Amino acid sequence: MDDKILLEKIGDRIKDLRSHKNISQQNLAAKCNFEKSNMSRIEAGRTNCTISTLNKIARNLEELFKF
Amino acid sequence: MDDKILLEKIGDRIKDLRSHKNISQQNLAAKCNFEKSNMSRIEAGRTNCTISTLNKIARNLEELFKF
DNA sequence: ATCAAAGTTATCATATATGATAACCAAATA
DNA sequence: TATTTGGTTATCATATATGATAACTTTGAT
Repeated sequence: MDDKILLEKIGDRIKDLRSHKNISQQNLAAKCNFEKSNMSRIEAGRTNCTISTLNKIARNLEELFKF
Repeated sequence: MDDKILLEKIGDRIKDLRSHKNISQQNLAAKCNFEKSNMSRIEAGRTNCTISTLNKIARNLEELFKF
């Protein structure tokens, strides 16, 4: 799969999971210790993110899904 | 999971898949269009790789597993 | 129509991934 | 023993991700 498509899919998936928990980009970003603008960039697939960035997001999403 | 551990797990997984196909780091790196030293760095978990780098590796491993 | 909250985008400085080269080590083998 | 092959490590230049700020747009509610 093309990088661009993959990054967009990842972004969409994050957006889906986040939306299902009714949390704003702002809030999720805060939990991850970065700004909402960065979260927007990631969800839009406009950055080729690193494992560590995805890991931060994954951990915080997971946390939300525990409750 | 800690970033360090995750990156090591990813590296180990790549090494496993590569070994099962009896292909050298050298060869797999070449297919990915980069040097063996970079492949070593990734398998050792010594770099926080991007999606695009992992995608390159994944695509080439997949290719090997088709045959 | 106004307001606030959510999201987007552009831009910047800084940190770091990437791609490369070269030197090195270990193991196999001729 | 000398050579080859596979892997590791240090180092470098360059590209780009990250984290931040601010301005802007969209959306939803009152």
